[in-house]
Amino acid sequence: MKVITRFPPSPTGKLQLGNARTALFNYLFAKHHGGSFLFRLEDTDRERSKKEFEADIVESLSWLGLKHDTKEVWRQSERGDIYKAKLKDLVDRNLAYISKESELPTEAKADFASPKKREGEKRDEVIRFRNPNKVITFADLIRGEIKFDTTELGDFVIAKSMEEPIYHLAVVIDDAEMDITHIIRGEDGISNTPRQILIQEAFGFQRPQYAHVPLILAPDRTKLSKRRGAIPVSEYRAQGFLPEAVVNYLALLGWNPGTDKELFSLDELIQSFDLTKVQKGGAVFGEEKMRWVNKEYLKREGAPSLIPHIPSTLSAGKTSTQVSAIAEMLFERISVFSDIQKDSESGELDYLLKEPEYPKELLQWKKATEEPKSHLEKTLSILANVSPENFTKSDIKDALMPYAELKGKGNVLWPMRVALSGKEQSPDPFTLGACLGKEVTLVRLTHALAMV
RNA sequence: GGCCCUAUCGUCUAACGGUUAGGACGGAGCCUUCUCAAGGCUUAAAUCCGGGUUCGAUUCCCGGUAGGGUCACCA
Repeated sequence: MKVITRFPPSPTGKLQLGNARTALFNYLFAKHHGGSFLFRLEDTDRERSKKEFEADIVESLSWLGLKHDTKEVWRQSERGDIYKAKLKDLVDRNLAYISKESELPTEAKADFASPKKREGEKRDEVIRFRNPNKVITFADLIRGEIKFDTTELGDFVIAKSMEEPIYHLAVVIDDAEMDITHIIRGEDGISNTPRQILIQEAFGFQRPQYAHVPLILAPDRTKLSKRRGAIPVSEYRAQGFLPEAVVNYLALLGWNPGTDKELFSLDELIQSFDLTKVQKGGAVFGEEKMRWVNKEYLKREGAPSLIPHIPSTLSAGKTSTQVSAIAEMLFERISVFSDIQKDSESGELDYLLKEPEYPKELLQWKKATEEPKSHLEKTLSILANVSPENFTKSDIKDALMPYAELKGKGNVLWPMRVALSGKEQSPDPFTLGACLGKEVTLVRLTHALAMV
């Protein structure tokens, strides 16, 4: 039997990490089994569904590389006739009925601990499912057997009117018509499962396999939600995270193949993905580790990949050789592209923009055996002979190293580094020289010399 | 509160009932080094509690406890 999974977001918000991971698991499972991964928009709530959210979801999904196999967009809002016919069928067979709400004794049953009811306006008439009141048992691929007594559900509502089905009805009909074989969704869907199974049985649909994946948690171990730290995928994209890294991190959050391997391409994930190795408990989302994963992927991209992300304030007036040097310098210091912006705004990189100010004592290396003056002079004269076109890290190093080794590296290199950066801690002087260019380097050395 | 789910280092996790309970992130330390970063090495850190079953439980069962999810005419 061909495996068919689906990702059915409701376009009432941007694509969040949790949903992205659910989509990923559906994708990986389907592809692992050579099946299809379908996409469906659950936009029956016209009030809250927005085109912009729809666009965000579609774009985020494709950015992550999760291509679906749906030929045309499957939109619940366009399937009203189908739901209506199905609903009528249920009513005709007396499996559902039109309920006059005004005649109903007010249900005094909804007063649980936190009575935060959020209901819209009540209608006089709704369609209710005639609950056979039985115990539903289903096999969850991750959790094993789960049992529910559906009696407590009562005759639950399945449509606001013959034209307006609600979630449970639409989902069951669509999943059946799309021939979905495996429903992989968040753990918060567990409690929806029994009533959906009841509806399936009323229609005589085949029951799909269920797999409820654990939730992604905020650091306080509650469900990650818009209100509590849920960050849309598009935000990570904007921050410059690489899609491979996000996918890799998300895949390993709640799942792992049982090996020590940490870095997986999408293809490798497809290869090794196994639903039965998905964790049962929720997983706290840790941005630190995702940053680490991203850094690993950044390394593969190489230093030049940073160039487009260097803000113009830093690159203004610099030659391409200098910009490359800056990219290389930043390369080993950042985990995510947006770190460049951060460092730049924090003043960390100010030495690239303007002549630094520093106390002259800083020019004196702590372990120095000699005064910096003569070394600055010699450094200046050596560098004056290096051609400005070849003022790269290695050229500078080649020119200066023999002298530095002769006099003690710290004696020579420390004063130069401070002259160029004005800081106690900075990249090495060769890198600094390459970033600043010959002219600026010589000017700063001259100024330092004037101080001592 | 009812129902449901879950429980290994701070975090993500590994361990067909037998391991010195392993790895990764983060932390600490050391090395490298003119400083920082990067890199290399080392290290601290966990089986929620109580009963069973068993020669032997992280692992199986039961009970607590704790956490989470869900209880809409939203999806």
